[in-house]
Amino acid sequence: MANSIRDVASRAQVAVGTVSNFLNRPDRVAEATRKKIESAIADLNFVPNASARHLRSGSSRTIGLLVPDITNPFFTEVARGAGDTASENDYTLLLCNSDEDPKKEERHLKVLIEQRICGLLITPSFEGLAGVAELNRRNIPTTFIDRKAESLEQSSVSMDDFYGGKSAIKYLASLGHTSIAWVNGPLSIAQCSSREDGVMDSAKEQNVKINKFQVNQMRSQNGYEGAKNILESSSHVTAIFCANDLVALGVLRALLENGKKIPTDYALIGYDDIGFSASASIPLTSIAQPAYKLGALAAQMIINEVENGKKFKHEQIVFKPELVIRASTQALRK
Amino acid sequence: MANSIRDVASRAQVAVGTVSNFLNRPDRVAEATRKKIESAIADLNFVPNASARHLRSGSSRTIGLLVPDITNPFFTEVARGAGDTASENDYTLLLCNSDEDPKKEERHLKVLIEQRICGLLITPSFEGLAGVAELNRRNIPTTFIDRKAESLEQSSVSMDDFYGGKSAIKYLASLGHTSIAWVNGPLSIAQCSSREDGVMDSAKEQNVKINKFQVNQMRSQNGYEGAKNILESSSHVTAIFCANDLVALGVLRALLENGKKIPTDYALIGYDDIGFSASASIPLTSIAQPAYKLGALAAQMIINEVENGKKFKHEQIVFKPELVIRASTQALRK
DNA sequence: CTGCTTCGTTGAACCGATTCAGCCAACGGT
DNA sequence: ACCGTTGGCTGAATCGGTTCAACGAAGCAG
Repeated sequence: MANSIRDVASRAQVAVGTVSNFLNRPDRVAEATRKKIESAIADLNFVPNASARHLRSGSSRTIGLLVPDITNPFFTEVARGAGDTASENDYTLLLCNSDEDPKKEERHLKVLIEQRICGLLITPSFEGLAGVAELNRRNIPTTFIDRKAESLEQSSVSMDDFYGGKSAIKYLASLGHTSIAWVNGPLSIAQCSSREDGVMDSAKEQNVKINKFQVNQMRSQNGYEGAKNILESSSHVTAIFCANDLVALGVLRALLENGKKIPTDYALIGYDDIGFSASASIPLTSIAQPAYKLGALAAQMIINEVENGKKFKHEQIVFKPELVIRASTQALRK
Repeated sequence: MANSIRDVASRAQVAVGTVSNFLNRPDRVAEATRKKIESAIADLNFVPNASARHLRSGSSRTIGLLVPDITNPFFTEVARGAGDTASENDYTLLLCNSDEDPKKEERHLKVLIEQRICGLLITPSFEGLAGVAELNRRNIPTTFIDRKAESLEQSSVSMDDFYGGKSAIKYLASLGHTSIAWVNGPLSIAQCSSREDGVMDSAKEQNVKINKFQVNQMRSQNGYEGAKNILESSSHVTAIFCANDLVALGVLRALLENGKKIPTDYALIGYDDIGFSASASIPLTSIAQPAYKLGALAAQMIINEVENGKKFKHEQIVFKPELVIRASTQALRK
């Protein structure tokens, strides 16, 4: 049933080495031989065994992608981008979801090492992950996604979160808002803390007052629950900026349930510009991040690194996010 | 750098076979030997090579999961479920996204065969996929997810779509609605056609009038565009039932933009009960499908089949979906 | 003391590819 | 006619595990 290269060779009356050449360097095989092998492969229904190939050649043509929350549309877009470019270059993408759980993350990294992945794409959710250090020790190229690498020896494709935080506040200030709620996730997440820095920096410039709120996870439910704090808070804000769209959607729902009108009672801005934001009942103004592009570019970079070895130059690419204005924001009416 | 089992063996002063036993059947190794090997592994930072293991043993402990749209939260939940149970049983899940494109689907299947996956989970989006027949010919166990297997020789974990379609209409009828719009996807998708059968069956029973509308893809944008047809349609409906939540969310947005009130002007029901439905600005009544459970169970079944071989009995499990009532529906006011 | 298990261990053969030194025409230049 | 080069092909060695027949030692019954 399971045919090997040797079966093909004997049926085509050639040596195994020739079949291997046919598979990997067809130009080195003469036309006549090529045809013989082709028909033998078709007859036997032969498909090469990736394990055997990897074992001998050393390189696995498998790229690992480790994301913290496969449920978040931002990451599914990243995965689509990475998956598509991987496929185009004949690599296999191994997608792992850690559910923001360090234990799962470590376990997945172990599996990825067992698979001898040739490169890893990761959005690290925690500082100093033991597993990532392990990858480095093993010289497995690693590229950060949505998080800038500290070391120049490592590639990353990330977003300018400081700029993103800043531009949201700047925009709200330009609409006349002077008292703004900022709903952030854990500061231990690099993105969150950078965005907050941008928020505070811009607030100073624009002379705007910021009320900080915090959620433990960046999910819709957390935003929904967190909104109560904003409503009950004594200080009156006229605009709300959330650290991602999921949280913003949760906040939106809570506000509407409490009879508030968006954007008149509150202007609302999210972050990421996931698909659901555009088609939310009140389309959400958001700071757009090109998730698909992030994934695709990261995959391309790691493939280059894998294929060019030492010659490869590490890059830290940083995109600027873009404000997308929709119905959830408008100028403040005095 | 890359240590092999032989390095471990020589450092621990034992035979390679013993190390292999330690790795796979630790109970057969004496306590003292075990300790020696453990410390040798730690010293050398040894991680076994999955390719080599699979090559010799034949079985790969890798399960393929092929979904039509990774962007749809329903499938990310399925993937989470399947991934978690795979991990728990020390299997690796290889997640592939076909983007509803038959070419990508075939390509992924080829890669999965190269990887010598031990089993496949798939939500087939097209009839008579050549690749699936190929899998069968190679005796690779295949389990359908969200789609009932025709053959008793094959397992599947699916939902009773007829029942789901029926219960939505029954519920709307009980609220007093007698003229209902039914927004369906392509009938070539098995789920869509079964749901439609249920809808029409119930309509007859309840003496309700159904207006059929159709979208080409089951995405939010399609629902948004399709809603215009409903609004412009001459016949006046008081309720709208959509073939999935994404479409329903698109419809919802279009209705609100046109100044319609939900649920007073229109009652709205979706299908799948994805997370975003609960936290939509007007929480959506929906036909809930236990996506995580579907994925988890399917993974468990295929693992059983892989491990028990011939003894395994194929099952076609069918769950009944459940109506979840939220704010988007209410009794018709005369 | 002998024979029979059981337990723990050994190491060569093997899985199915790739690699590479080596071989044999065929061809072209002198 | 001779030699060097090139293109095409060969097949044994190899990658890093698992498998399994075989073996020695210990335990136990008679």
